[in-house]
Amino acid sequence: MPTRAPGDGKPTIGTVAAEAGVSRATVSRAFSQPHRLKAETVERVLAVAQRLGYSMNPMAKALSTGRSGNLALVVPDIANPFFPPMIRAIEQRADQAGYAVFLANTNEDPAREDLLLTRLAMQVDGFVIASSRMTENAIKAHAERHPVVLVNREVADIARVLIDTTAGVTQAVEHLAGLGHREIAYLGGPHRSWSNSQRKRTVKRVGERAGLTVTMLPGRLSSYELGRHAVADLLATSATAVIAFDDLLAHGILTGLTERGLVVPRDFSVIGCDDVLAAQTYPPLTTVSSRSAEAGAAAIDLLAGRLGNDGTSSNDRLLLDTSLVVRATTGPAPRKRR
Amino acid sequence: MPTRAPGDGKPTIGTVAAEAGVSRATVSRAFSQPHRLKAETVERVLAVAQRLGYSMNPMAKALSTGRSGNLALVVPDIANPFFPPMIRAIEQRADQAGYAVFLANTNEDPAREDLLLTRLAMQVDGFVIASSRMTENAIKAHAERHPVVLVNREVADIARVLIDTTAGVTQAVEHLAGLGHREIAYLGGPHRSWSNSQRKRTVKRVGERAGLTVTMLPGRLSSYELGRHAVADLLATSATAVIAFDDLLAHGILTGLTERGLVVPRDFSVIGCDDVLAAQTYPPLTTVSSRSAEAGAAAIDLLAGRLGNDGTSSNDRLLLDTSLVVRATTGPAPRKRR
DNA sequence: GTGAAAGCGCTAACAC
DNA sequence: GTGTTAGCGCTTTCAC
Repeated sequence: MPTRAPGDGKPTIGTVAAEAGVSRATVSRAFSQPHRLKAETVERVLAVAQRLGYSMNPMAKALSTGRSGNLALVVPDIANPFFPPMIRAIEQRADQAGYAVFLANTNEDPAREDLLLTRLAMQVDGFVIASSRMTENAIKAHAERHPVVLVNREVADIARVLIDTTAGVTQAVEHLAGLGHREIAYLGGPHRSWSNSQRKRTVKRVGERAGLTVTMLPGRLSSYELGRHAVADLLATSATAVIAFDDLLAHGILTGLTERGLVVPRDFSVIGCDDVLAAQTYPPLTTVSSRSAEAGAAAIDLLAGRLGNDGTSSNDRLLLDTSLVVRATTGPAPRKRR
Repeated sequence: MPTRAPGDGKPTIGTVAAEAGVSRATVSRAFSQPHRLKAETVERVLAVAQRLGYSMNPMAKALSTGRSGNLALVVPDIANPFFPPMIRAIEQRADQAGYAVFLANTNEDPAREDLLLTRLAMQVDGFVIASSRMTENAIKAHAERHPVVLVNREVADIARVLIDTTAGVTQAVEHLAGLGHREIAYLGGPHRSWSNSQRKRTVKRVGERAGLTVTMLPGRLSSYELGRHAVADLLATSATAVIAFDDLLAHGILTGLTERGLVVPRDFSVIGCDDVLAAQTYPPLTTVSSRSAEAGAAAIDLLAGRLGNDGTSSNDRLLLDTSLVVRATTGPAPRKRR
């Protein structure tokens, strides 16, 4: 006698077969390929199954077919408000497509990300990796062995959906230039973040093109407190406006500025990114729109599509556009700061 | 030839057995019960496994043992900032205990919650259900068939961890009374929320004991916008202070008040609940502390404990205490409002 | 201490 | 159309 948990009275495919007077294969087919059976048979089997309260064991099916019907979603920090809307969209879309989703939070740690990926690999049909912090090689290694769709990470030959903030950030810089600011700063986000590189690059390029002096302030992560403390460095420059990697940092900057008696936007202009705080800051934050929920849904569509086509390695690349949302934290450059 | 996905070169227990010159049973034991094998054998098998890059197929193991090594976490709204810290703690603790976790988001819909629960049932060893919106009977029905730990929901005979806001809310009401407020309001949260019932009850009881007039404002959900719009109703009362179901609502109220030209806390006092916004509002919000991460970790401990003890139905009930965190949105009652 | 064998619940050739 | 059969990868009696 092998295994089996104690007190396990769940009906199996065999129970249904016996009760319906057919073979187990027929029961199986009644569910997976009803068109290959006499309509009457399907009906009878389904009725019996229903009556017995039968439901299929996904693990047995997975073992047999090699497909689990599960996906894994990997994010660096679920507590960052950028991710929850994306996670919700992903979970919902996956659910519609018949997949259940494992959630893996890496705490911004590439090693942990790698570990979780390999640990989940055998249990899922594919991965959505959002804002991966791993090296390109590590990502490639995984993508070779399993279907992967990246979000906000650019790696050649791997399917990805990218929230392209180039347009939004360009507008942000030009908005500032238009307001008369001559020197601006960019407060960076997570080091390994593709989004951060893109934004940084754009600020620099567009800023210089507009004849602005632009200072790059390094930032290791995204957090309110980090933004608040970065104000010291910020005021050490002679910038009169700042663009932050994201809204969390921008929000912190707002607070830090206020704490030092500066009034936004009279004395200083601030722009965020991702629009996750809506108008919930004070004053309401000027920011670059994001489309994280859409990005999540799109990622699932890509992944599900690939899994449907039997995993033929696709090189899909989907760009989601952004734009500047002007609220109340940007204004004309002050004559003289402070 | 049965199933199997194409191009599947993964080593199995059989591959390792052959290579190591032992039986498959021995390989299995080398992993699960090494003490029953000669140390040398274990060593050899493990070495071979390592060399071949073997890793166990969790699905096959699950099918055989009846335990999947997976848990499901069910939350009503992942985008509500109350949950992410809890989710992170749960995922991390589960990971430590050797479990992977499915995430299910119910969108505050009891029917969807029920559906997701049954759909995931066969794939997991147990559930953590946070802030369930289902009826007590529905919860009981699930708990009868699978190990369940509830968070912030009180159902007799089902293991649960409760963030007990009684103390914190009591302090909140007394704080307001001490500041001279004679009439206060409570803005409610989700209908089926246990937390909401508890807070509402406490405000009422303590308020009346302190001789205050307390008005109950109904609220269907938790959201910034809802709080903002609730200000109309709020000002229709003659209250000079409000306690909101949670910080999100309180934050919205702050904005709504400001929009009408009222100054907090000079003209009106506001208290939130859960402390999820830290000092990120303006002015910094007085609120009741929460301990959602702790609650999550505790839930996993309870669940893992039960699963270890072979699922003996426990009736654990863990209470987490709270207290008032006074910041800057509460002040002396105004002589006359406005 | 280790192997042989049966079985977990399901699917997919292959027959008829 | 439907049944037979042989596994998917692993665990666990039961012998030796």
